[in-house]
Amino acid sequence: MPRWEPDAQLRLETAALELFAERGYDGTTVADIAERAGLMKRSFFRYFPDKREALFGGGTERLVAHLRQEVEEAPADTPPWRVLIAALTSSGRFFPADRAVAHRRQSVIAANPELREREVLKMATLHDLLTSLLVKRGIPERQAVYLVRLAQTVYEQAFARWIDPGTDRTFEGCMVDAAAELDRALARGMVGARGGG
Amino acid sequence: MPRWEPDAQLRLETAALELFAERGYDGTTVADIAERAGLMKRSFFRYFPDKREALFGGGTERLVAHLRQEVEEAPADTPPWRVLIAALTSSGRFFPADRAVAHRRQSVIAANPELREREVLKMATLHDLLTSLLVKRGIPERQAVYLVRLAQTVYEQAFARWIDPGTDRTFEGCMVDAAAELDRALARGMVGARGGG
DNA sequence: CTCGCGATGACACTTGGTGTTATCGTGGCG
DNA sequence: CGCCACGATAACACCAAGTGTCATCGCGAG
Repeated sequence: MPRWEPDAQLRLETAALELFAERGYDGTTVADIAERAGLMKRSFFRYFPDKREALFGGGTERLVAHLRQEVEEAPADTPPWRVLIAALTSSGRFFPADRAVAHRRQSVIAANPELREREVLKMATLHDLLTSLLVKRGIPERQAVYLVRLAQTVYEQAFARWIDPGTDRTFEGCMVDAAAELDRALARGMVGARGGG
Repeated sequence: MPRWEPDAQLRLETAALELFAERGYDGTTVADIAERAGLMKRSFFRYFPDKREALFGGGTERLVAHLRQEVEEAPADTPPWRVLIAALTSSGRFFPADRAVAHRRQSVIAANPELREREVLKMATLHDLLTSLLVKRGIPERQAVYLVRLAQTVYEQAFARWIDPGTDRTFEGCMVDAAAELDRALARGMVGARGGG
């Protein structure tokens, strides 16, 4: 339908990732990204609200929708921790098929505070969403906050290991590992008033 | 020594908080803040690296220094969880003497995504700091990550309750409460493979 | 063939943020 | 008392992010 080249958004995303990796985030202007994608600077902002968002794409919206659906459709008698881990594990389907791409993306994010800022904001937004969904399921908010934070940390740990070029595990496997490690740490009594080690 | 009015940084901070509360963050320009503080726009950036930072001031640096010192100077045989909770509890001394000021500040932050973005980035930075400090104490990183995340959540919960105008507890008391609630939730087996509730 | 519509180009503008230079005032020194 | 060095500020120019607006292009519908 577009009388110009199609897939403008995808072209902008790949151009942004390439340029950020080549010249760094600060060394890349929006005009540069648009030019490599064959567009004008003004058109960039028709696809993304700001420069950072070119690296995160529309993936966040789909992830949010997926998590909401998973948590809402889980049987009412399923314990909240299981619901969270299951929802986060199945969200691995939204990751890029190529692990290397995800790894490059994380490298770029790690190299720039502005991008990291955006990433942690998205994690915080996810936290708020999951907490409110648990509250809707009848979990007291003060418990929900701790559950979500721990589940999110398991998720982050699993993602970090899945990204690692040295390993070759599936994301599901990484989730299982990370959750098991948390189990062992808690069973050892690392946390709590007794504060054991 | 300054031939102009002294305390320029403090004047900028109060002007920023006032204006953000009055007109909102987006409705306030750096020139507005500088003008209310009796300075030029250019001088604002001699005290703060960007517009957001006017709301966070230099408090972060002192908090970081305090946490580092507390964790490093804790006896080697103190369990890590106790070290974290003690360090975070004692950091309440850096909060504004007036709870109302802290409450107003949080309201402004909550009202604007850009400010929330900065706040969560600062929390993430603190997370990295505490994790590396625990690792230096010999805690395996994979355990340290979970410990720090939980301690930080306790800290956030305590802060939220201390801010609440309806209550009149000390921050130390709020920390004790929040930590006790986490204890109870974990004791109930809310987290883990059995996923009890 | 023409008209409407969605997407783009082109342009002007505001604001955040930076580099640079001139200026002011304070304190030190002869 | 007058001169000088120094730190902090004003003033100005400038770049890049982001927004509003309008003209334009090309496709599909009628």
